[in-house]
Amino acid sequence: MGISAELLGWYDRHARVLPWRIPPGQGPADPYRVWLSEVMLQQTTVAAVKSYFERFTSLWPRVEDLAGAEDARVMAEWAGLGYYARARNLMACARAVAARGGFPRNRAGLAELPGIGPYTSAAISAIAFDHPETVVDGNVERVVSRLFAIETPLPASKPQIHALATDLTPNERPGDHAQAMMDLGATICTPRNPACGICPVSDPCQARRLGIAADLPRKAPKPEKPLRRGTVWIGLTDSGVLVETRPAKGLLGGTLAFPSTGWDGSDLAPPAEADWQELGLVRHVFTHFALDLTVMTARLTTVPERGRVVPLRDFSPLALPGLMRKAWSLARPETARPRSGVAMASRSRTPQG
DNA sequence: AATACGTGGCG
DNA sequence: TCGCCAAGTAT
Repeated sequence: MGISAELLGWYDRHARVLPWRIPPGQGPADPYRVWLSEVMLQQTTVAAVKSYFERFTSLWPRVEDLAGAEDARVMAEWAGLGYYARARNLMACARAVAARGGFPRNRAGLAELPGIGPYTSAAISAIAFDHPETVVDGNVERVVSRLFAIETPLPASKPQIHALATDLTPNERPGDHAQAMMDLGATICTPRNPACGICPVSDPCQARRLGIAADLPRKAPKPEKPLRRGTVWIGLTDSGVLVETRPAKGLLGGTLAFPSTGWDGSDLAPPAEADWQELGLVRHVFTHFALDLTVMTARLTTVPERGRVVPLRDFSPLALPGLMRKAWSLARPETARPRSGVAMASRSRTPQG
């Protein structure tokens, strides 16, 4: 079918310039950089990833360098990107790859590594090794849903989408084809207001013909997000601040944080006896719940029962996940500046209870 | 097969 | 203001 030729021609002319990408026809790409970028891009926008990718590859140019890095250092550099299991799997994967002397050069071998699932294994295989694997991400699901006017809502339509995407995958330049599909979804076949007028494959697109492109893909309704509440304690000494490393599993697992309660209403005592004062409220929206976090602060006069005091000189709020940065900005707004190049959103508000 | 898992930008 | 969405994976 003509889709592949049209798509690749468009990609040759319009491929986005990205830090991890080799321009079309100039491959092959470095599997380390492909892997790192693909993991960072899981459920994360290109704009958010760029500066993190530059930073990681500057600090750790090869997978062996990353494999030799300390956990806390990697977690600090990942802070703010979200989905912190990715960072933990990143380290485990880097060490496994370094130990075996390089990345597996096929999809099945890649898929055995931590943090590499169906999408990422196919993407690395296609982009770094030019294997004709079918790469299906959210962009491709949308593009295919529209090309074939699939009315079945996601996620039920996933098997059908994957089968059709497989039919579209060419044996020539499969890596460029995969990137072209994703670029098309990101720049033209967008979720809202798709630019069908300049789309290279509008001619064979069934949704376009039917006038329902913007309505696809249909999606199953999402469950409501409950509102949860919690408390965080920011304990200060003359020159230090009380922090702890969160347990490796669960929400914000393995990140640096201020001691807090759970988010399920579970009562937990403050980490130290002190004259705790309420600073305000931080609202944060996670994937599956919203959180109203009460921020407490105190001058520490007793030895804390939890956590450790780190010198303020060695403390950067940039090493904290976003939620904890918001809390910190209430305690020490003058030191809570955004990471350059990464919009750290607005200043924290204090929503009314 | 559902559910857990972050964050920021956009309309 | 608010819901949607972003190059998904693990369990």
